[in-house]
Amino acid sequence: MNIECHNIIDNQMSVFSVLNEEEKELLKKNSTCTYYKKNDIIYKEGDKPSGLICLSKGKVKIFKEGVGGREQIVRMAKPVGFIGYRALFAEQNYLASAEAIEDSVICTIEKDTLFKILKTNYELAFSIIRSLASELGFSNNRTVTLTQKHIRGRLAESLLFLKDTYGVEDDNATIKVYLSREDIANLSNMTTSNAIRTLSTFASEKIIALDGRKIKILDFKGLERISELG
Amino acid sequence: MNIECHNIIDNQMSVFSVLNEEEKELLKKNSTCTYYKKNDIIYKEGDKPSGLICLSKGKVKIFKEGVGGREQIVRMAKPVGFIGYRALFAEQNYLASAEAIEDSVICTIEKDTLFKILKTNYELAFSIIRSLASELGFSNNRTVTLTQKHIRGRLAESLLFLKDTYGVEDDNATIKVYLSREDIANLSNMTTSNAIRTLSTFASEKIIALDGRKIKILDFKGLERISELG
DNA sequence: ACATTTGTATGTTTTTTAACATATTTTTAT
DNA sequence: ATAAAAATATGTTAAAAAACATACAAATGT
Repeated sequence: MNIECHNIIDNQMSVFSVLNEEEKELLKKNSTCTYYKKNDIIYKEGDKPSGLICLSKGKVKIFKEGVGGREQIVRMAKPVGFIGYRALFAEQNYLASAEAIEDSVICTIEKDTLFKILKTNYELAFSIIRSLASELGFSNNRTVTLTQKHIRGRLAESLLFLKDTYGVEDDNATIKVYLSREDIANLSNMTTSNAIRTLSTFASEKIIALDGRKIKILDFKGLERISELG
Repeated sequence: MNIECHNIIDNQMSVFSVLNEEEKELLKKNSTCTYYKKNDIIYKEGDKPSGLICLSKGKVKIFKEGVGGREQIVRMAKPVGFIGYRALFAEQNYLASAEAIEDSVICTIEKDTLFKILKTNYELAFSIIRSLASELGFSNNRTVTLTQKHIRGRLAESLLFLKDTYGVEDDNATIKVYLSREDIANLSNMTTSNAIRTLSTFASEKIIALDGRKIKILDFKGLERISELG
């Protein structure tokens, strides 16, 4: 039943590798596994965190509702990574919503158990500190680029970001995530029309190739140049 | 010599109140006090953090250089608060610069000493986790408002933010920080011209009153409405 | 005290991007 | 299989904000 969750906790690469067997067992006993279909909401802005959510399989977008309900994607999660841990550790309700963009499996570690173990494991606490600090750096960067770069620069950066986050297919060029034009727009702070238009322009300039939702990067250096120039 | 620093560590309200006398002494011994004049740079993007910087007196702006050197203020610090702790805990070089906007006093706690004490004090670690998590929430919020709100909304929000952060003078209306129009623009993601113009418009609408760098909020509710509408 | 620089103010033009309109294609539901 | 809905595509118009220009005031250095 909970195999997917147990794998995460046992994984040698995970932050839980610093725990002893007894602690790991305790975490496993106090965690639940949930399956989500594509487009399912995992949590909504305003909800109260009940535990540490870990993405075991799938892909998830984290987004905020802005002016007039306009959506801004603030993060894209991949396995194995935490979701919604910011609100949990800030002891706040969620300030963003999470939605599966592919069928996904998540493991939720019960809050009190986690905090109990956290008290005795400074290494675990350090890795959470490092994680939050890194994400804060990323967020501040995003603030600047989303406000200062022009449409082409913002879109180019988003494509590079998606490639960095999810990697590429076997052809070593096709970005390994299949977002709607609307999601690409919401990630890049532009309207859907402009995302579609600018993707088309990039394609006509042979910087990328489009095939439905597949985006193949043909000129990586060119894309980097567009992103840097703004 | 180091009295200003010692005060911070001894302060009952500070995060260090959870430490015992011995630990506090150790921190004091390994911290240095530095005085900065208005417009002095405390650190620059790319510098390596040498310790935990605590603002004891004064006011400091944290900003990033964006496209074409355009400045974006990402945070405003007040006493008693930490500066540059994100980079320190992410184990990265600074991704932003810090500049005193008033004469300021800072206390730098040496890195290794801090981490040593952090290992044995989960409460201290927790308060850093909470701090980073809160600031990340703030940063994500800023990303959305700076990208989605229109000029009037962005400026209104900035004025409310400055009031929240630094409070008001004895008249209960004048914001207790005196920024240049350029800094207000760099905080609000707009050109200096537009900051000046929009401040003038607000003044003509009797929402604020201007007297040099003094900004007096006349219609708080009105300002909130403008900020919310975007 | 004066020149020089820096900051503030405001009008005009141009660029960028959102908003709108309308096809066309693809997906989904029945 | 077919209708309905959703997603994609592209052209046009309108609005927002940057860029530019210029004037004036205040602060600073000599």
